[in-house]
Amino acid sequence: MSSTIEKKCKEKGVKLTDQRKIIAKVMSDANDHPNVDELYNRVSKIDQKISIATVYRTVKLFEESGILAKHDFKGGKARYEELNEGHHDHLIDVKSGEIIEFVDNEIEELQKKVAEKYGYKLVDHKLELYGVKKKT
Amino acid sequence: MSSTIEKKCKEKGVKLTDQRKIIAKVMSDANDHPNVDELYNRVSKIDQKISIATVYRTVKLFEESGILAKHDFKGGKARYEELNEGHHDHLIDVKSGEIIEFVDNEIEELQKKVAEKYGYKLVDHKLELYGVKKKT
DNA sequence: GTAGATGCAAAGTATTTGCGACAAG
DNA sequence: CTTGTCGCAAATACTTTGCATCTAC
Repeated sequence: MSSTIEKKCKEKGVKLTDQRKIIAKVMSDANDHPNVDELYNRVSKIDQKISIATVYRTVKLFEESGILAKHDFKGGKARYEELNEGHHDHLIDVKSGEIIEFVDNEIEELQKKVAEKYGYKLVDHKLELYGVKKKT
Repeated sequence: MSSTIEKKCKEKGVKLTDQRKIIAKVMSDANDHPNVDELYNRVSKIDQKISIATVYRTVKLFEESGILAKHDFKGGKARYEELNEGHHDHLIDVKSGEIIEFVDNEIEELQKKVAEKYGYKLVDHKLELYGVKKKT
């Protein structure tokens, strides 16, 4: 059974090797935002021989192909997630590191307006909220 | 004449060495968002002997003291700017790398609301817009 | 005088790359 | 077949750190 990422590779003409299929599957199955180390760990459980260099090369390739999104949240390591039509931003729990995905169309609209105001066309954006859980 | 950052150091009880005074002045005078390399270059023109390690240590200290803000824009290297009362976000020209600062209170408010909605108190945020200049 | 700062070079991280062997289309 | 990919280890880029020396307060 081929993963959703695998399908996207075919659409985009990205050559599918065994290694890429495994990385594609692991990322398609992931519900979180793994960094390269974590991804390498998961991938290694399926195939011991895959090297970390290949993981780096593959996430970069997938990112350039618009299949994965790369995030540089605070903390150094880049994190990746599958890119779907439904765009979303992130709310990060500064205590636990938990990441919540959210969408707010009002904010999206305002961002476009701000860009317009300065004579720009918005091509990308990054919005991260950092918060602490409220006592209930 | 002491720089605005120098004043803040005194307020916050940060010890002022010659090196720190120079770094403070360069950052106070900067109208852009230099990365450590650029900062080191500017600082070196004033005092050849300052080491890059000191620059790294100082920006980190200033950041922890709430004097400088650190940004991880796309492109790898961390960039710094003086932190003033007036908070602002950034609109980045993806072609030229030019950075425009902006404030939009409506967006700020909505961010708080989003965090609330998920049971969080907003403690920090990051908003970066990436755009291309429109033809006029 | 003393705790903390500096310079230097060495050590860490995270990521990229050269190269010969190998595999997908 | 041929072009691109892989694994490995070495290289790179950015940042941090141990240690002996020095300096602000």
